[in-house]
Amino acid sequence: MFSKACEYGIRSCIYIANQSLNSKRPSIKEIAKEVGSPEPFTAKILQKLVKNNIIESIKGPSGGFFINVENIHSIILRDIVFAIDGPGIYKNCGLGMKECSEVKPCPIHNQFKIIKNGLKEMLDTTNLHQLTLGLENGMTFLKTENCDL
Amino acid sequence: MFSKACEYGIRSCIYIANQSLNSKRPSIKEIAKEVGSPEPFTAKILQKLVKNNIIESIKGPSGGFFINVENIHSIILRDIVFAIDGPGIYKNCGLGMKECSEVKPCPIHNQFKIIKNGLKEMLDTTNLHQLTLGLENGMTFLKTENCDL
DNA sequence: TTTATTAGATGATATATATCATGTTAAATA
DNA sequence: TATTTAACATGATATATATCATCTAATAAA
Repeated sequence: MFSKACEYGIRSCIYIANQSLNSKRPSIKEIAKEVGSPEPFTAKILQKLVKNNIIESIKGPSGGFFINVENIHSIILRDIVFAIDGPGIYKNCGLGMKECSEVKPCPIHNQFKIIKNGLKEMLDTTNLHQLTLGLENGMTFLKTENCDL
Repeated sequence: MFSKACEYGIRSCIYIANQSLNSKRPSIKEIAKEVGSPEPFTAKILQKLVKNNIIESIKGPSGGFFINVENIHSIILRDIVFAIDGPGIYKNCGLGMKECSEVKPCPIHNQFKIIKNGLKEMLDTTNLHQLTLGLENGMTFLKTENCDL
């Protein structure tokens, strides 16, 4: 569903939000480690998020990435998905037709519309703060593989 | 969501089912034209569907592809999706974690589960015959682009 | 001012998917 | 039997995404 970049991007934002709530500014290296993503690719993704005003960055010895607390409450999943993958996920035809519409629908148009509406609902109503809660109390995780074994 | 191969595959099956109901056996060339897909790639996809017993084929001058009428009523979208893309769509984590589960859930696990259940519902309950109905009465389409302009 | 650290930028490489090309095999027909 | 048509098989190429590599710019601290 989401591109790999988008998956890493969402997980990174959740981690950064959680660290920001504890007044910390994690580095690319740290974020990549916690998320389980390749560092150079994570850097690229984070830069895109900065460009799109989802997260903020500071260069230098005490630099890193952070999100203001107000933003943690207002940034929703849709913001992140649109920044990385664009708006296609809300518009694209389930069977890959270039111009599927209500006027010229594909055979699964109406059923797929229900799926898309459910997805839209989730992306439009889930903010970063909600996503940090589970992380904070150890009920949710950003990576499960343990390469340290 | 679905791979390009899977999108073409579903559309091809709907077209073949529709033609089979009219006792016709369309060729690769015809199917690719009606679906708007590249012929060699469509051939490859169709062969995979034959291997997985979704459709049947006949070689030779009056050959082509077809689906028995009983099968048109019993083949569901899930069969086609599993044949081409595998079962991942039902299992994979929304945020790309390799081993997301109820025990170690990702931050969107429960919300995404609702989306996945909706998708599963659609794929498990939609058979090919239903999908031919709209096509037959001109209410649904398999391609919308017209390259003949 | 220099050094160290960090993000930023950009091009290169790897990998997976999509698409193309060519030859082989099977089947019907004359 | 030869010819034609169609599916089948397999390798090659193109494209998009994922990942890597290297250098530059910004910033804090000594």
